[in-house]
Amino acid sequence: MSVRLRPIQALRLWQEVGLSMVRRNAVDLTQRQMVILLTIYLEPPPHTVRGLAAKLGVTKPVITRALDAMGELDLVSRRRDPADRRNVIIQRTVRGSLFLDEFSDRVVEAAVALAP
Amino acid sequence: MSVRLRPIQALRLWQEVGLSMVRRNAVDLTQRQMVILLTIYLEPPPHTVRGLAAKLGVTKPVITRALDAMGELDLVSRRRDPADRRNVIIQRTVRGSLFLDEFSDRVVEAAVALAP
DNA sequence: CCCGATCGTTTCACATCCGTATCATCTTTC
DNA sequence: GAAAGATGATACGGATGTGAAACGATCGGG
Repeated sequence: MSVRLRPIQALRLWQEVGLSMVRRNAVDLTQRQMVILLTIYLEPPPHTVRGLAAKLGVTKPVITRALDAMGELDLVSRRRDPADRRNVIIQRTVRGSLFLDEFSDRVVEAAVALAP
Repeated sequence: MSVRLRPIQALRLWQEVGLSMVRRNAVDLTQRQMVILLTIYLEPPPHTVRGLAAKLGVTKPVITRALDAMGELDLVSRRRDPADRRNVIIQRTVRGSLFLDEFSDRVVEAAVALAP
């Protein structure tokens, strides 16, 4: 079953969710950071810097800095790949999972409220 | 009829749309700018700087600068209120409408692709 | 071995955004 | 009319993101 969503509803959904994120000043991620975080949590591991850079079509420093920022917030963690120590494996954290759970709940709520 | 969307689908939707916006380097707005733009286009006019600032829970300079940036891109326009010349009325533009039309289409596409 | 290739990080100069405080302009009140 | 209030814009200092280029660490083929 596909998700039926009309253009005007899509805009309202984005506005509502964006509004709730702007108002809660808690964790404000860049759009790029958000996409990186979602990719890490939605797609099968392992995740590497170059892999994410290729997927998003950005340079590697963008990924490194985004991981720095989100690591500081404990939303992701990094460790060296023991097999090939050049690689860095990006891993999920409890806090990151919780953050995305809450975020998705907010989206679902906003979606339900679109046409009560 | 409400829009049925499960948490995991919400996350995938956000990832897909965000990904397409990161890849297309065309117009990249801040989350706040996007919310401001959506509010201008979705809610009934007139829109003022202080009204938007209050709605978003941010300071007025944030709105002024966002309008500067989006005005430069011709996504919104400003004019003085002739009735009370202290006010600035924020207006829609053709380009802004087109931009949001395309954006909403992308969201709808991504939503349909969630569960084919 | 060792030298080139790969990977993630760092450096640099630049741009943008933020909040606070202040400003110029306009309106309202007395 | 003059003073007080309201409105949007601007100046400033600090924080953060960006792209390009260079760097150090590690791997692997000859």
